Amino acid sequence: MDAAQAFSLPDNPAMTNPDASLAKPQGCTNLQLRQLMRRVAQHYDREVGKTGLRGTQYSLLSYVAKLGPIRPGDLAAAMKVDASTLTRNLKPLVGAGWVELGAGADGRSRSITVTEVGRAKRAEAQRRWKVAQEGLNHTLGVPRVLALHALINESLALLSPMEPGTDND
Amino acid sequence: MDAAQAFSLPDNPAMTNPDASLAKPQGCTNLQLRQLMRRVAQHYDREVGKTGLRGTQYSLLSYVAKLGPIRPGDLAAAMKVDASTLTRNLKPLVGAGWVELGAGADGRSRSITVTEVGRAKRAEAQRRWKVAQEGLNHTLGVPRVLALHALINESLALLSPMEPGTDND
DNA sequence: GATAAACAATTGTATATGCAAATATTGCAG
DNA sequence: CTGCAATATTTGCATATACAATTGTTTATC
Repeated sequence: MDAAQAFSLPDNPAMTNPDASLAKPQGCTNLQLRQLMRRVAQHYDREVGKTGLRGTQYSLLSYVAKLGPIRPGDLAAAMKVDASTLTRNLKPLVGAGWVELGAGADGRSRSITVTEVGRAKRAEAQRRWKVAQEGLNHTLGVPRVLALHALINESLALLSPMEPGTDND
Repeated sequence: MDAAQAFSLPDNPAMTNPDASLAKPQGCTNLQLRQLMRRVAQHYDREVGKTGLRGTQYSLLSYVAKLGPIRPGDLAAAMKVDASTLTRNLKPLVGAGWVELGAGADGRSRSITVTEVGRAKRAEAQRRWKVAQEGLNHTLGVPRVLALHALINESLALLSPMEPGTDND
């Protein structure tokens, strides 16, 4: 079976059309992904933002709560962000007293931990997050969200290494 | 790899698996979307970046080339970005001489147009973009990219209005 | 044990992003 | 015609993001 068929959502021309296997993707995946990301981010921010946390900050705080104490490099890898991005994204959380940066076993590293206040804040934000997620599930429909998650995770797995070593110059 | 297996996706859960229809999305759509967006952006930037354009700038330049002359507000709407974001994203392109901001018919508006140099640059970047897109198609597989595009566009359509008026307080 | 290589985090620089507020213009009501 | 509402863009502010270069630390080599 054509793999595309596996994603048959209610009304998706690309799926039911027998020529689908010959079709080539139209448009720019980068652009489309960005557009959706912005819309979705706004949706989450409207709800989670009521707690004083951005959607991205909620994600970060959750990761620290779940994985901490953890080293910056490992956390960055887990979240799939650049280490330098992590350094900066932590600042607002540290400033708010939700997260602490301590000394790591290895002198050149650090240890990131969530504070008690941070845990409480995270719990509060989690309730808002649930509302946002349910809202999205409702707006898009659960099957569509499930399909989206599956596709994203498969794509991430395939892009994981994404070795920059393929120099076409 | 078996395609059907690769897409661990319940396309129509109710049909095949009675329990699947009860499944709820795991994880945060916002986070997952962001992670994929970052990886994909890097992929495009590695190729398109060789021309001195970021992936986002290529998208913007293409929109101006296709839709211009156009008013900032209309372009922002077409690209689904905030008007203030557009204002700022235009600056580097204007600075590079690829885009020009002129006076609009209405005194309070403007007119955005691509320059000749801008068109040439866009053509150059388009060749790089194609390489990046083909690379992604290859890495993820065309069916997966098609499915992703379809899902994104459906989701965008459903989120379009995304009225902030739904205040749950 | 000194030095260079390897490793880990951060800083410099530049763009991307959106909300709220400010600014500039136009159109309308009186 | 004056002033206010509506419209369109830009600015102020804060975060998000990554690459390249820097700083600080550890380990390996001689």
